[in-house]
Amino acid sequence: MKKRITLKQIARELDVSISTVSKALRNSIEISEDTRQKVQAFAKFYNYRPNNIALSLKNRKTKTIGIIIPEIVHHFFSKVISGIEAVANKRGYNVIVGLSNESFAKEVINMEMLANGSIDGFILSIAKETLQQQDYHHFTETINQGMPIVMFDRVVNAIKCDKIIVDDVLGAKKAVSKLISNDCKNIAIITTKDYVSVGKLRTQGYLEALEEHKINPKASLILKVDDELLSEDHLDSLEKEIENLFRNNKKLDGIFAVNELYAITAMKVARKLKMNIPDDLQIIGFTDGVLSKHAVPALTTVSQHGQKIGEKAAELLINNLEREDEEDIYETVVIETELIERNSTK
Amino acid sequence: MKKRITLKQIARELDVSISTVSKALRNSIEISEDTRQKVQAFAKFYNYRPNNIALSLKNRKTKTIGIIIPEIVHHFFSKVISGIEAVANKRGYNVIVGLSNESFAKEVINMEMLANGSIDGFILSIAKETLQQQDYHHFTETINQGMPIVMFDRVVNAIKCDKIIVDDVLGAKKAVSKLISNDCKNIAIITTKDYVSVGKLRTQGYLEALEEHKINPKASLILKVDDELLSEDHLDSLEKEIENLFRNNKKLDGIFAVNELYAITAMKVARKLKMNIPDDLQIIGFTDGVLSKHAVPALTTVSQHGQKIGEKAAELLINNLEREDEEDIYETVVIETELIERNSTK
DNA sequence: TGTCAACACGAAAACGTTTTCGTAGCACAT
DNA sequence: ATGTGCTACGAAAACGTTTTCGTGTTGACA
Repeated sequence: MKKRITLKQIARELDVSISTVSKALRNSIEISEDTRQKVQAFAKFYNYRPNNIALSLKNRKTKTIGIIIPEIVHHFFSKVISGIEAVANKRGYNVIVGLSNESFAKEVINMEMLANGSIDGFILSIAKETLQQQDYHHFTETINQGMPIVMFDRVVNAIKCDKIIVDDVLGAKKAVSKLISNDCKNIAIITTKDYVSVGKLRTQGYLEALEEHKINPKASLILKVDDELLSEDHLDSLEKEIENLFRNNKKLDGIFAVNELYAITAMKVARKLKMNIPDDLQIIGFTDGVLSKHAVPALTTVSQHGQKIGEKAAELLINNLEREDEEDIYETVVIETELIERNSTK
Repeated sequence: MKKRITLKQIARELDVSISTVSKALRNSIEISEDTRQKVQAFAKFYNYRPNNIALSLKNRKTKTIGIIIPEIVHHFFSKVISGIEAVANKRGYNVIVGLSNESFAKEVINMEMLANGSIDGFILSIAKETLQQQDYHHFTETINQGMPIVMFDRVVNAIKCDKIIVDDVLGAKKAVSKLISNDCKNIAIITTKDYVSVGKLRTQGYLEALEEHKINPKASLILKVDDELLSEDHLDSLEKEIENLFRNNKKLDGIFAVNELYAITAMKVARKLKMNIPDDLQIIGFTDGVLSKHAVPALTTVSQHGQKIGEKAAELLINNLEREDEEDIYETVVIETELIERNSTK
């Protein structure tokens, strides 16, 4: 077991000073051709690599990005990470991930753990509990300490930072408009409680689409599901709530669901009630995950382009980190959604 | 924007030495009650937090675990990460992830990038290309430098390190035995080429189950899919290959697929050929992802418990890191699989 | 008064780099 | 002999900690 070699050791072996070694390795013209060759050969032989931690301490830069997301076992979030990683890697950065599990406390702890020098900046999507409590002090404090943040998907406008969002309103509007032009007369929305920003925005898009087509929204067609039901463990109660929606609206012929799970569960209920998709009922979901693609029938859905969101977030953050002038100009980038038509609509 | 405060600044403000501040904050009895109070109050007021990088340099420990996996947009791998993160966090570690994208070169680069002081140890699953080329020098070198590695799922026995594996053979055997006892007479396996260790092992389990029940394996019932077809982009050709399998074996009545995608695609083909599941054809998959749970009919599958694999891997690695004696005793832990019976079998 | 602990603190090294600045040695011109 | 200007290198500081060791001051005690 040969440990990593350091500059000091090379210097001692070659009987020169540490500075000479350092310079020789960086091809400084200060050092004679002779010495340079000698040092480089020696370093190569012993497979010398500068110690990242020492460099980080010296440069006060870690070349590492912190990612804080609510969960990782989730198609959208893993796509985003994948996008971040790709760009980060290309630009010489590593990524370190923390999971909040939708908990405020874990979000705070994770951020504090990383903010003490471990990373140069954050890319994050806010936990539901945080959104609910509206306590954003950990974000403002981090930013105040000069550590940039890029938020994606679940953002809050009050915080001054870069943001990557999806045109949730427009995406939802397009989806619902599609249902309307496909002759749906009674379109329900299955969405989240309002404190989840994206749920609220998609609901807004739903309402706007109805209004544009002079359709009066009906309260009974709007199902705001309690967020606990999103977890895989509460599928049953989610199914019951949706089944109630169906039973209370006999003429239901279109559904817009704000996420994949709601859409798939709606399909399940429809099947149970012997409704034919898309003949009796057309369904559109949000987020283009594996479930939508492989469902039967394949689900028409609003794709969010998670990969692109991640890439853009990483770009924005790194640009910010490497910008010379310390101007605080924050962008909000909107990544366009795309309606992917499959077989759950006509 | 107030930057993070350091020991030196506190020392200057309070007109004491750096060492006094450091000791006071750690409640050393060397420091008088008075000074301690003063320093701690000041530190608290300015929200002092020790700089992680400086600590890492000093202690030569980063309290960070490196994870290298082939891809992250994948139910199994994200489950594993989730398990690692949970344990790591509880024990005061962070996780930093690198993606190999199944490429040998990216695996090597990622490991080199992290091995230079950024992390204390690795948890990884080997890229397919690496398995194919059988070039493992980056693993042995890392281990030789005293940095421990824990491999999971895709492992290679030649490397001396901790390993977490699934009882692939037994899991496959249980699945195929289930099909046999469900009266299947012509059971096919859809698997990978042999260099993917887990594919090979699951194939072995399939063969063992047949043998145990005195059934002669038929070459035409064994489909070894080229790994490129696993990507979501090549669904069509994957479907064609599987369709050929069906057409060449008219009496096919059972399928064991070594992963979720193969199983789902087989279901798709069956549907296309008007075969009824599970009456005409019974299917069992491997890996318990979302697709299996939400497929119609829901897919019977061999669950690998990705979360548990991750947890165990993290435990093993951290135990190793924190062990005093430098004994190199490596464990191979087998995580039991579980056959989750759903509706694709009788 | 002198000695000795106990107390409370500071100086400095160490972790592994990079970089600034100083300078010894030499050649050359004056 | 003096001055000038290179060349090639070394010393030391700095990044932010922790820790070992040394030391000045105090009070108790003989």
